[in-house]
Amino acid sequence: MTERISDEWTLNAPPGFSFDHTFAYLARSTNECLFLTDSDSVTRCIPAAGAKPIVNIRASENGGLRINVRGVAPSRLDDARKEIAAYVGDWLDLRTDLSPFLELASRDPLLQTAVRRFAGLRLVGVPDLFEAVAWAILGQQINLPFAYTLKRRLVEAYGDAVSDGTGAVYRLFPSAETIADLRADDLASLKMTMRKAETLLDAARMIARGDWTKERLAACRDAAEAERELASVRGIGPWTAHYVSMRCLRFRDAFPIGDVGLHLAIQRLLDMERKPTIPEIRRLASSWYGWEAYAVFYLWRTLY
DNA sequence: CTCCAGGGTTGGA
DNA sequence: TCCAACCATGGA
Repeated sequence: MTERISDEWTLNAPPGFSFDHTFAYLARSTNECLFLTDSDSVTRCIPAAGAKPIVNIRASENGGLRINVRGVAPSRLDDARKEIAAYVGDWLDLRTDLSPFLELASRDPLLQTAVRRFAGLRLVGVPDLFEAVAWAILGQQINLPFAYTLKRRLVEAYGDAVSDGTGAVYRLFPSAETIADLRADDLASLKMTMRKAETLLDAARMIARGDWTKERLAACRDAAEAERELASVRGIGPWTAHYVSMRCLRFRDAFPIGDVGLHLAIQRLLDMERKPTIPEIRRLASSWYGWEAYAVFYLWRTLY
């Protein structure tokens, strides 16, 4: 039995980073199954250094993040720290310089309220490609609570469980390889539509075969190019592709313009009788150029 | 029963 | 390229 210890260190956060607002986004659903939020911290399993450590993240006094890791062999602590820091940096988008966005948002009638109200919020990502693709597919055309329920069923049925030794269990999103070996009926029995099941299966197979990798997709010129690649699977359209570009590939110009949540947010902020049309949204978004993903994320936040 | 939800595909202008 | 019709299903 290898000795396991608890390790703790501070991860720097960018200027203006708000743990509270970013944390509030993480805590938005009580049905989240991949991480646990308590009053002031978030905990999840983050595979690193060949192990499956449990990582707790809370605010540190200096504005950074206090990272506590359990379940790594002492000899591999350095590797684990590096990998976990990279994961958290990607997850909470700690490396993007937001000043251009904040500058344009401060002059934008739709965004200025949101960036003031949620100052320091980062675009929380979904670092794992398959998880991001699957979450986007699950979320198509259904309400968010039900999407969380479907995700939970999928994770509980096919994802690995990791115990922290005190009774708490943390789960990992199932791998593309695991899902790729299923039949559409297996997924449909979780109460998603057969079409959703087939799309999820096809996407899992693309990733399991190595036809899609995060590296290669992220190397696309922009979200439009990634969209052409992702939309080659039946059931993945513009919304899903841009959602993946936004949450995982980190294209700042990702723009799920057909999103009903975005439409509702705009309708409310402008106090409109009806939802805005696509051309109207294009006009409103003309000044967001290059920062559409952040604009959408902040507008989504105004809904809750 | 009706309507909506963090859409997608198809077929036709 | 753009649009309408159709699809499909849990939950309010």
